[in-house]
Amino acid sequence: MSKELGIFIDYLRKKDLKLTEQRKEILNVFLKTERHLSVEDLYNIAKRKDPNIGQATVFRTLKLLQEADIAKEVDLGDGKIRYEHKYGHEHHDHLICIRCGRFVEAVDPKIEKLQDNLCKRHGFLPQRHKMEIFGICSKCKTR
Amino acid sequence: MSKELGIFIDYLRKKDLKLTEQRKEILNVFLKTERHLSVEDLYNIAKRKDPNIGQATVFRTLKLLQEADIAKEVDLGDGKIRYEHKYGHEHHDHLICIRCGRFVEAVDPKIEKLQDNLCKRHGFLPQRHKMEIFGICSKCKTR
DNA sequence: TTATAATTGATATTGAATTTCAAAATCATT
DNA sequence: AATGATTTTGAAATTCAATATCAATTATAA
Repeated sequence: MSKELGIFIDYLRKKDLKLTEQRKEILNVFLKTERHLSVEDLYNIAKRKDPNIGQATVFRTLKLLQEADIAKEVDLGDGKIRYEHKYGHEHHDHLICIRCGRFVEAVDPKIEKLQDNLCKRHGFLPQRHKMEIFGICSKCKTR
Repeated sequence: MSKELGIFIDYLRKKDLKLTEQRKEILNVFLKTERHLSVEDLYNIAKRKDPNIGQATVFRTLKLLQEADIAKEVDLGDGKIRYEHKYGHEHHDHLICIRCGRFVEAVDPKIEKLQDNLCKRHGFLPQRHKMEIFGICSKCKTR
């Protein structure tokens, strides 16, 4: 059993929710896929395993996974919300290629530190942040 | 005549587009309002001046103002696109209060520099970026 | 003034996110 | 294993902002 499944089960228990086959399958697909998937993406993969699975369930389960800190919503402003792995992954920012759409995850501790300073200067108590850099990735540059 | 109107007129000329009363009025409302307005917000204000103005025109004009570098789209992930002044405003990031919804604009040149470095390290050619910090603003903290 | 091309606004459409609801499944308790 | 209270499911409907359509109107250059 994956660590994530354990966390999910604990979360469901705590909230008096039930562990269903669909929820297990959706978590499986989510964990198996490294790409950042939208609800529809994940739905298309999951229904190959179980044709009766519904989009609504995928939608709802991804929300649950987010609440359980297993998944994280990523909104790149293209009109679709995607989900990335959160458990076992540190906070990171995104370098997003506007040519091929791929994106790299990156962190710079110095930037994080300066962001904290910036907040302090404004008397602002930060809770979470989002940094996205759009541009051309190394592969697309050389093409 | 505001500088922005001049820029808008030039832009329209260049694209063989026409300067209409509606476009002038929408630009006026946009410039007069410091708040970040959604299409609907701006529409509600503009129609007080001219009840015949349509949402579609506001929508289209804001796109034009964006193309003319007078306005800038801001997507805070709340499902509505807002517009902020771009002409005469430097690049800045946002500190967004999750209590009251207000947000402060802030820049830190050191962060900007480090972001460039980060891109270089990844062989990434940056074009634009977005940084948003969500948290509690100074006013809400003391309440 | 006229011809041409762009613009307008009401309305329709799109598409993702979210809700609804009756039927089905879970699970703690027998 | 059966029960029953409660949750879950999936198809379909709804919502809501963004965007497209189109006939009538308007701007502008000649």
